[in-house]
Amino acid sequence: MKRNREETEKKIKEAVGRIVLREGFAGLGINAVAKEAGCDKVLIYRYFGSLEGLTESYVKEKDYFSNIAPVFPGTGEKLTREETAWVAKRIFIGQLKYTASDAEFRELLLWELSHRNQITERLAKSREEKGMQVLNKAGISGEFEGKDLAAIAAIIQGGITYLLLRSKTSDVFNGIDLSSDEGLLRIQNAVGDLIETILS
Amino acid sequence: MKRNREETEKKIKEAVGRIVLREGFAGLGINAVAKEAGCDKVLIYRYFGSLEGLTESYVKEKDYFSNIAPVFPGTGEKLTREETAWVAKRIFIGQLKYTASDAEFRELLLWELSHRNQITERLAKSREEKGMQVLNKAGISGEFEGKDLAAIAAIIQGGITYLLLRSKTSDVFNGIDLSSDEGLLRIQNAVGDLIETILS
DNA sequence: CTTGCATGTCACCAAGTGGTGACATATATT
DNA sequence: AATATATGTCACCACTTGGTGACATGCAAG
Repeated sequence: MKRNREETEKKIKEAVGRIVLREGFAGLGINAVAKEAGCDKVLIYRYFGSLEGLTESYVKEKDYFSNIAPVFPGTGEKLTREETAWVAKRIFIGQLKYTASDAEFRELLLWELSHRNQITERLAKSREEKGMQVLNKAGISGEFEGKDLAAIAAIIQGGITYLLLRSKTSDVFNGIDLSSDEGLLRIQNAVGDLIETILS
Repeated sequence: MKRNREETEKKIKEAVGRIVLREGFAGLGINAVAKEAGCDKVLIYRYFGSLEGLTESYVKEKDYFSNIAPVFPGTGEKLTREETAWVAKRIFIGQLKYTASDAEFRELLLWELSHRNQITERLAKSREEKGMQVLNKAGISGEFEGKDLAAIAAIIQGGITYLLLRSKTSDVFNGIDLSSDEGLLRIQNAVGDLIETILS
């Protein structure tokens, strides 16, 4: 065999991606990864220390944190209601579209939902910080006409996430076909309507 | 040992409950259940056929379906907007409270979200039917002022479910402390406000 | 060329997994 | 009391798991 550490590390990380996509994070195991990568498992220990180290390396490389924060004109000034509504739509619908497009990311979210460890805690914390930052900047915080905007945003964001995760194991929810573009469009429009209605 | 099949079956099913509560459905295994129940694993095969059979028996006994459908005055007549809003609040908040109160049920939801098999599919189908029934009866279907009520309900229900599942592995979401009664109350109020705002 | 190290291969370990066959015995029926 | 069967115990199987030590060898520095 050729001897090339970099290449081998790459092969291993790609193997992780394939396994996550196929079986989720629950399918990750030393033996499984080694087999999938076509290398000896001892190399995983040597190069990544442990399975946890490998997982961390894989997650880091994907860099989901930056992906999740949508870009929008941050002038720092206080936004009007219309602007906030506009920005909020972009944020939530952007989140929906991105989550719908990236199956590996969905698996990561599912992992976060079911396992608590150093990695998932760090991820949750990081995403929480980024998310709060974005929402605050967009004016989605505090109260608006007596309504708890943060809590409402939490429900909408959670709803989006749940429905997209759910689409993997269940095709229809509440009569909505989550496996079709048409269904996702209904969700998307409903998100828009919710925001519009709340902020007016 | 005393010889009593009924009692043994009960012991086994209780063991399943304890394991689910402690490690989730992922922790279920023939050996684990036998150990927890303090009996030989061969009895599980004899009495339940397989682990799947045992799981099914356990899930059936819990009868989550009936729990999830809140009771409300079903006169069959078409409801006014005010009545629909009132009923919708009761449905969603009831779902929230029940889900928050039953950790085993939350584990079941998590299992449904991450594994697709005969049992989870049956569960999903059953709950879908019951859910649609309830929502239709409550008038949460079709359009209202151009808004897709089913899609909006899906987001709210999904949001409730997600946040409650999330509370297991993450304490705070969007600045809301999901592990405290105060946080749940914020969610609860936000659900009420959402419904009120949409249906008016 | 030779030495040294990084890279890769292999064999092995203890422990756990799902699963089965052989056996003992309590309990109820005749 | 003799018998039959349901109930429970035990030993074992092949396989997978995470993990380690011993060894071979390519490659680069001296």
